[in-house]
Amino acid sequence: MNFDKIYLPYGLTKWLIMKTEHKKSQKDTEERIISAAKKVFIEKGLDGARMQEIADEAEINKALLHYYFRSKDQLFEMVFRNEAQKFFPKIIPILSNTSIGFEERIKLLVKQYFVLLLDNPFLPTFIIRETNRNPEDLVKLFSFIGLDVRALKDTLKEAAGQMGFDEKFSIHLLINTVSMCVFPFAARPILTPVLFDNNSQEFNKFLEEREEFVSQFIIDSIKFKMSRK
Amino acid sequence: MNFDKIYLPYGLTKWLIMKTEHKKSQKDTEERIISAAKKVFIEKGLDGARMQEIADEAEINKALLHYYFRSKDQLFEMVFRNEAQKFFPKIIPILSNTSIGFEERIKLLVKQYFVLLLDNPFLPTFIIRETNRNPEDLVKLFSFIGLDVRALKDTLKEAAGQMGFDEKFSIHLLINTVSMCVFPFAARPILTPVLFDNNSQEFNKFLEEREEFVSQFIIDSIKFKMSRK
DNA sequence: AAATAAATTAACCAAATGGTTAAAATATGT
DNA sequence: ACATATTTTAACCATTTGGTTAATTTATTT
Repeated sequence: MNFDKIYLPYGLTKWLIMKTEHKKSQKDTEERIISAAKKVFIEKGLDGARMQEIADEAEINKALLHYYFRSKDQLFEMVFRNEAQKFFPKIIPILSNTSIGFEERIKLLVKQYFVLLLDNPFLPTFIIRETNRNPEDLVKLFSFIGLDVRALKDTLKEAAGQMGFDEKFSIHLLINTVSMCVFPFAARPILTPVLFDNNSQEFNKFLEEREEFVSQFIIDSIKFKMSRK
Repeated sequence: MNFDKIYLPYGLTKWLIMKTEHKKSQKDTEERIISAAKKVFIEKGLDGARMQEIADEAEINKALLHYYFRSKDQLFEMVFRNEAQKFFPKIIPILSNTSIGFEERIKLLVKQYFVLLLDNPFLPTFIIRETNRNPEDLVKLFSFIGLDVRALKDTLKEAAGQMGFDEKFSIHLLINTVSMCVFPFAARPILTPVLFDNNSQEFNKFLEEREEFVSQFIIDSIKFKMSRK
């Protein structure tokens, strides 16, 4: 297993390495690091992740991590901001879109979440874990990702007002919607064995068909509430 | 601040210490450790917790932790099992209680969850974080805490059958219920700044009055579904 | 009161871990 | 082709951390 080194002319060595080892051009090194860091941080969290594991995953030397991103915290910060940006969907344009009915807007909101989550099933756990680890810094994050808290509340209030809902109801309604979309992904390790015989594929199928169900459930509830008035 | 030591007779020393420092009788040392471990593990998770911090919190020497519980993993295991036991409520007796209507059973289920969660607001984050860290070992846990998966599914199916719901609907319904109860607690660090002006008290008030709202929301949805048939 | 057992601590230890450094390899500009 | 700048690596380093040990203190038994 331990061959003696054979020294080849410079050009040949380079050519051989490039062709046979698919040597990565150094530019995408940064991308490799980010993608490796993303994978490891999402799976293990900041506390559970190891710089060595990220380096291995990116197939580079550990020192390179510090060459591109000064520290573990900085590397994490970049990953976290990227993921957080994904996680806060464009609620405002949907809720304020008066050209479609309220019912349609809820369907769109739910669809938007399911498209995101089916593609990023571990995002909820990651966001919950890390926002709870460091709840203080979140305000900074919101301004970074351009989440306008004031505008969101105004939009929510107005959209609800059109339906004759008070503000409190509208907040509950939004939280209900997000809860039913997001929570099952975070609870996957519990739900799979308890309700799906530990069959991951069954659970995934369940999640895929869930979008329609959640929309309907919300709309039904609203309709009944309206009919009572 | 740094007084010279004054040597007193044994009995007096002991008496002084007992009376003035509220010296703990050694028996409750174990309880102190467990309660300290619980606090630190729930806040920081297994990966983020430090044995030294637990020792400090319990006001004892770190070696004592290993004297009572062999390792960090074993100490964690005991805390985790205790908390997990709390988290899986008695769903079966409620759902199978045919002496009350379906509506009442849902109200009871929601109430049970809110009583638990208002008293243990960080339980959801803890359970989500740790079950996702180690999803494999969960089957062992269920048998440990006496959660009978088969019985739960049967009960669920039967209760739903009485209402004319198919099994798939009943599973969605259960997950919806749990989602709306549990998720807001896990999402507290996000919801508080986004929807409650970073005012924790406002958010807590919101959670306290939410129980009623969630029950009503579910029941409304079911009623509308039934009326459609 | 002496002997024995149990609880508690201070001082250590080895492994893991984030981070650094100096040299080597590679690429780039002239 | 040569010099310069950039990228990559192997070998280290300091600190943290879970865990151990041997001695001390406290409680119990005789």
